Amino acid sequence: MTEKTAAGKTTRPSGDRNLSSESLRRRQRHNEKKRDAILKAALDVFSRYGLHGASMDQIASQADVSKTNLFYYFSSKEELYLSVMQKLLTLWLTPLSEFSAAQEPLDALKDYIRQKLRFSRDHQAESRLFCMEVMQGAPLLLPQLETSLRELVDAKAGVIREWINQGKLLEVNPYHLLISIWATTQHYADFSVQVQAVCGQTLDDAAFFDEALDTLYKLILSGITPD
Amino acid sequence: MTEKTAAGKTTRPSGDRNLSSESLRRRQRHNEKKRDAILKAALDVFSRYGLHGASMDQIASQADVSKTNLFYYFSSKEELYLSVMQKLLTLWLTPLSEFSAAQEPLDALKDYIRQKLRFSRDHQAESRLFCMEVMQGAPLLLPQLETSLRELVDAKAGVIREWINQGKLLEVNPYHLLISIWATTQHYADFSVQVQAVCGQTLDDAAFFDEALDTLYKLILSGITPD
DNA sequence: GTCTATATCTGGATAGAC
DNA sequence: GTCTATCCAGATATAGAC
Repeated sequence: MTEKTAAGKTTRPSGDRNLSSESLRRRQRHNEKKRDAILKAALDVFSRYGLHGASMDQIASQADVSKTNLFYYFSSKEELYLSVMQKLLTLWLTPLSEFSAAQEPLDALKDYIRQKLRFSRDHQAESRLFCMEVMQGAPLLLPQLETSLRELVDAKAGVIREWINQGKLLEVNPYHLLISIWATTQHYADFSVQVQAVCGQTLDDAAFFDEALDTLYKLILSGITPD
Repeated sequence: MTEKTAAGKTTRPSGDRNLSSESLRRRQRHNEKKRDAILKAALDVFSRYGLHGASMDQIASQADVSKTNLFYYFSSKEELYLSVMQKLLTLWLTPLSEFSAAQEPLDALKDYIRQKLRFSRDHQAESRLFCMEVMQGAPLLLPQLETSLRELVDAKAGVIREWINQGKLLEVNPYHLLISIWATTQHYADFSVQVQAVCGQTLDDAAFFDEALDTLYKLILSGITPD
């Protein structure tokens, strides 16, 4: 028996009556810790095998809980997948929100590129899962891509357009510029196996990370920096 | 009853004795046509749902054959997937093979970028399938990525390095340059749903294709063109 | 909350008639 | 070559004891 809170988060009654608030809190902490462990394992497994390829068995064993117990915390595979994706989108949108017209354009773009490349290094699983979701037509995220993301991008494209009008950047299509930044930075996470096969290294090597970042600065910024 | 030829391609006897070569040929043509229809459907379904997510049922119905019949042509799901991937890799490697030290560096790079972007427009399913395979650790393709692809890339990186030494290109890491070209061009295929959500257009719009191409020329080439 | 046992369904694959 | 019927493994999900 489960209920949905206003926020849509699933909670369970767990016999709250007749318990000291002390042991109640302990119980909730334990509950939260397990949920997090499961979400972490789910992210990892989903990102490697996709929604269909992943099995609840696999996720359970990686989270170190029994399969039955897993179903106690998340009543279906879809609910689990949805929870994972929800956290993911928030994380994915954050860096873009931060860049603003107040900054110097070259600084803002450099910051953004560096942040996205760090994200690729530190959140490979998230990046791959996002890629899979989008490649499959974004059945879950499409509504949010068409609203939240689109609005955000329109706003940031406006900022870039303004910089161009002020002569602080050379003429360039803001949308394709942003797409190029996403593409190049995310590629190091999504295609890390190929990068590793070809270069023998990944972003985890600090030197390789710096090479990649320098190259991106050079390619992306030279074309739009006024003399 | 099936046998493997030297090339590893599965063939079937199909009662060759007592048939005129005329009707034998007709039979082979029919056979080939069906195989192709299946491969086409398989590419499409695999590219959208991945190896595990795709079902033989789905592929069969999309290829307009019964499931049993599908198993007559490809004796297992893996064999079918393998056949699809084999065709894919060849196709994927072709454009890179073509660029050579004989060309002018900027022409060579422009050609390559244009070809890759066209590939993204004309072969979305192939691009996505390749992406999925690599994201899942390239279980099938890894050996070839580590040999064929790596050798090819080393050779082309050598060409670029030479151009730099001759002063025809500014200093740049050839590997990261190639990776950036792959990333940006492939992104328009793999993330076309997101691109569509944000920009309302895809590479199928000729104007949008040209915008994308111009932006890529500007970004990638400005950083490495000598004054 | 956690476990054992089990219901139920999907999907890959095969047997055998035609 | 194509079909009907069927087998079987693996996966989601539930029941009920503790």
